[in-house]
Amino acid sequence: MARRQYPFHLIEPKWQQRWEKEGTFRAWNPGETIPADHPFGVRHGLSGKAPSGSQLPPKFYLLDMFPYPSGAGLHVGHPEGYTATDILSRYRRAQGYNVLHPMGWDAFGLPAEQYAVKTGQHPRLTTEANIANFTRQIKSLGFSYDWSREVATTDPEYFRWTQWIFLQLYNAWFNPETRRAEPISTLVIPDDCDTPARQRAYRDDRRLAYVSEAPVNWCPELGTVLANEEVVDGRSEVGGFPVVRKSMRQWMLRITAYAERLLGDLEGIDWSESLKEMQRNWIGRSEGAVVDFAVCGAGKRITVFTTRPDTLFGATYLVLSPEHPLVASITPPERGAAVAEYQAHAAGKSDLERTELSKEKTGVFTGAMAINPVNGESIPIWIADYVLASYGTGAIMAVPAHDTRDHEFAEKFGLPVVQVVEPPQGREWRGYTEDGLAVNSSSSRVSLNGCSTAEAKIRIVSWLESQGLGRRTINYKLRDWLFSRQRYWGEPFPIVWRRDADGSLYSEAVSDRELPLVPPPLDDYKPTPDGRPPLARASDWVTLPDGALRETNTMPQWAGSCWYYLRYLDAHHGGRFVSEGAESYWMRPRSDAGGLPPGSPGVDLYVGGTEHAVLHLLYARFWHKVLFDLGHVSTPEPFFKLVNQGLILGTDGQKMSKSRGNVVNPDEVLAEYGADAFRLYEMFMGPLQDVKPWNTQGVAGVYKFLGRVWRLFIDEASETEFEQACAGDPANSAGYASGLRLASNVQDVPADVFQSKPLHLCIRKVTEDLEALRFNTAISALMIFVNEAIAWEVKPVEVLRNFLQLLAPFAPHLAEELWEKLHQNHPSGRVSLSYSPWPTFDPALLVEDTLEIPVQVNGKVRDVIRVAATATHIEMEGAALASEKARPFLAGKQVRKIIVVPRKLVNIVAA
RNA sequence: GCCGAUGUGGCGAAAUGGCAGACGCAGGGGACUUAAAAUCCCCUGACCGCAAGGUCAUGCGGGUUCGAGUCCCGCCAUCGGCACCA
Repeated sequence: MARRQYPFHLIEPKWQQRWEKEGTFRAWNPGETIPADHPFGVRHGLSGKAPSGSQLPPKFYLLDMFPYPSGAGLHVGHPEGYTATDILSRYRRAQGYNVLHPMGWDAFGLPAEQYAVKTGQHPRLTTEANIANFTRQIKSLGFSYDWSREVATTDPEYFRWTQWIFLQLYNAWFNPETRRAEPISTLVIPDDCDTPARQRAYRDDRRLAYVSEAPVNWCPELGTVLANEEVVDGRSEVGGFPVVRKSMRQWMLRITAYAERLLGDLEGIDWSESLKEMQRNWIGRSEGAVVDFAVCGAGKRITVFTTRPDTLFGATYLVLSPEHPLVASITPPERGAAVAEYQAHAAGKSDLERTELSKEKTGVFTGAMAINPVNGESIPIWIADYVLASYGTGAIMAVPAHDTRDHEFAEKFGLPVVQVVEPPQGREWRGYTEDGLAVNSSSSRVSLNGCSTAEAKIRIVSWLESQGLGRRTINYKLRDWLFSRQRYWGEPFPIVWRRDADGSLYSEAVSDRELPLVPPPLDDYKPTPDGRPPLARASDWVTLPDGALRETNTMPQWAGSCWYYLRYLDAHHGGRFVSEGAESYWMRPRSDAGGLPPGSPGVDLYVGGTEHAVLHLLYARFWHKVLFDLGHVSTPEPFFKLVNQGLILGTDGQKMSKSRGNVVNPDEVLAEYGADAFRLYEMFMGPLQDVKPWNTQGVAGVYKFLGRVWRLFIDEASETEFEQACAGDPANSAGYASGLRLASNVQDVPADVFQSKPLHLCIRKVTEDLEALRFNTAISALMIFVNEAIAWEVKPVEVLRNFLQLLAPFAPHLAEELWEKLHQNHPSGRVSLSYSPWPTFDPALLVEDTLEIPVQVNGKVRDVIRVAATATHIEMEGAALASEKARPFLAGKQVRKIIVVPRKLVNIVAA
């Protein structure tokens, strides 16, 4: 280990303990009494008071994606985002905001459960141990979290409200008229639902949380179903186990009702365009039409969805998905065996096989024919697994001339291909899928010939509508959210099942008063042998005295993370998930921000990894909108600004992983360089959003910078004495530290212009860069200042004070320590650095009298001249033409033009 | 295949259309030291040249402009997402 640049091993624990003891980073809710000596109260004149929301300074809410506390502990990727938000939190506090900066644990999850299955140890114990380790690691980095607001999704006092929100969904429906969720009591039940059972069924069919018997992704290895989003290439996202289709009764959340709002509201929030695009693609809105085809002789109709109704004349066959409900009834007996065989074949394929075998199309003819409504022609009806049951109507009209998939299928099975779109000159019509002019699209009923694609779409849809054969419609790729899991370590559903007089099963919400509903203790955490979830093992718990049975599924891990940012606002409220006062103060922007910009609606800045670009962020937005509709929160969107930090790669430029052996453990970096150097390096590596490789020598570089900062302040002789004393008696190091003195050239004298100018340049650069999240260049500005200041004969206290304020967000421990030393001789007493006002720069100091101006000849720099900042156009031109160095390049040429950019450059164009 | 991002020294990177490479790492030289470490100072894109200086250079090829890393068009590569969604 190299020689220590400065005693960070003493400084860092000292300040972490002091911050914790003094509650320095407690954020105050409206109505809370602020203790007399708290620095926030001192700064804002609120000591000992209990200010209302409007008496408090404006809020700023900086949120990190809370981690899953895994057994492996923190890796260097976690603190990247945490450091960024911490720097901004400290900066905003200095500016005068009331900053909310909390941390917690996304603590339900499979690893603890799998460990329980193996060892019998309750997942809670595993989870608690992991949380303790994560807490230790995160605290060692000196983040200014308000730990009094810590939450864990596994805490019954937390998940009682997760269960409560589920009941809000269960007890609500989506009113298509108002386009918002409303209490289920507002649902008008039609008269023909004339029995209680029918009325119940009508309501249950419209709840935002409902039960559905549907094909799901079953993972035998994990013993649970998975959401579509959790299945990657036919395997489970967690563990990579095969997933098969299986029809099961499952809880679903009606997120599709919100598709349009989830899409439209992306407009108003400050997320990166690429992230918004990922959400848009996931929602997958597409405009088109549904068209009815009559089945020959059967009196039945098949409805297809198409985005190209203009190509209806080219529809030469229909394809149903193998699972389509009409398949059995339209298939004539002689084709029954072949069709059934194909259906079985398709059903037997796992998702993995479906994906892998997708290169070659398969299908069979059902033997049935349909009528193309535009020209009365009979066309065959096929089934094929390239048509998905779960999208659109599960049936398509095939237009092989103008759809790649249909074309492939028609080629293979020798089906007719009819051109109906004329491409631009020189393009082949076969397989042409873009817009063109309609051709061969005319019958006694309707004609589209000569129309552009856009026009033809409009015309055919209005014809279909007039004939009652179809209508314009919009489809989404987004599916309803499969919300139940067959696991132990998750939130139990607050639902019981009863039978009515007819013996049919129905669900009923558990009363709010019974929450939290805590999972029962088990001896064995495996699913039951017959495949029921682990909770089914607890028969005493499952069966209620009145014979009702508890739901034994649990909620997915996403549930807890859908609303944790709301619980932070009021983490210990016993009567509500968040009090109205706290919600309103922290989520609403302020009009009367007292000179500060007002902040933004919802979370002001949310930082986390791209891996949550669709799942967590879409689910959380959905829940938030439901809570908004039901009047529980005051903003339609939860996260106003969102930034994805880039991945940190190993030193080999590869993704860090245990198997590659390139994982960097923060504990080791901290032991050698300290938390401040670690934080600084995480930010100095490059732009926050970029992917970048770790380089241990880079840490050494910023560490050296902190050493220079230390030597800028501290007397060398006292440093040498301190080191010698420590070497002789390491146990008393902390005691010797009081002997460290400020350097004698740190003096309370006015700064000269050569000192105040670099300082103010630094203030401007750091301030602007922090606003724009450019941490790397802000740090470089600090380095430039220190490189200059270290050479000064005399160092004015006022300049150093300002510098420490700029440094504090990045390297808070060192800054606090030096700040304390700087103030120990000042009778005004110690002022808390954490709440000292952010310095402002004086533009007057930054005005230059003369400027260096490059002189170009034909765009190449030939000289640099010095001109007065106020130089006129003519003066600059003259000075440039007078340049000795530029002259040779003008020899024998005629000056055609002179470009003068004031304060920037002169370019002489000559030929 | 589709969508998105990125491409600049040996490395991490910086640059409102106006001196490309700030800041840092690594490397080289020097000071201090008995010596080393630490620290401090200087050099460090490539090529040509003794030097002064010059030429080339921001993935590749074009274009716009007095001037392009930056804007436009067409490619290539890497990374991320989606992928039979009709």
